[in-house]
Amino acid sequence: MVEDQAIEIAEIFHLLGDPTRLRIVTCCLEEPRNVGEITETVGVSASLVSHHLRLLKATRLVRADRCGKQVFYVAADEHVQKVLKDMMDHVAEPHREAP
Amino acid sequence: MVEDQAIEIAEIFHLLGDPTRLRIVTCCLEEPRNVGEITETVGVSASLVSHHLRLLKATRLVRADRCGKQVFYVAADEHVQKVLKDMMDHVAEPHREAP
DNA sequence: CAAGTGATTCAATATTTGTTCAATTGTTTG
DNA sequence: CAAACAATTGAACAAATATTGAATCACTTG
Repeated sequence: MVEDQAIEIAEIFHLLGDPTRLRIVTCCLEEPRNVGEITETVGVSASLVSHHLRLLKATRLVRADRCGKQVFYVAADEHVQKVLKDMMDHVAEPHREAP
Repeated sequence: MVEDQAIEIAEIFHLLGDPTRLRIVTCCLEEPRNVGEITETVGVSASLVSHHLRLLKATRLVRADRCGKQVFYVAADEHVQKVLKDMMDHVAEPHREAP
């Protein structure tokens, strides 16, 4: 892996590495959700959600679509879903103890 | 996804979300590497490598094996490899422009 | 056992980052 | 156009974090 790749990939991991942000992403993983819905589901202020969404959008982890007064966000592509699934598998894996 | 899961998964993402740490992990992804090799490959101080390895080990992303004076580290399981691969696919994906 | 190597730990620092609250922008509708 | 609602932005702050350099620990071997 080259240097630039590492930085770019680390940047994405870093974004998913915050619980609030991760919950925001998973919230709009299946279908587009507006900020109000996300706010309610995740349980934090709209301001905070907006801050995080800006970062997520800048790294193309989510895409935004305005629809009247509301803005709908959705996870960018299926890679994000796969990454999350793999990670859940990893967490589910029983831990090997030291001999 | 439940709250606890989100926190645990975010914790792992967070670890992979630092360029130095990500390079350390990828360095010992295929085969065990001792700290000297990692230090040289990644290009940072042994102290810093050690600090990061401690975190990676604590979250079971890598495992340690002492062999004489040296300590060898290797990525914990194949999930880590899959996660990294998916993420590289995501990065490789051509970006969809706004219409 | 003393010296030398590899790795870890400790303390300290500079930077990053998540969060909050107030103010502002964009959009619909009375 | 003004009021109401949805979302974004900016400034400011506390907490977390990456990095450094020196000191220490673990192990081998002369």
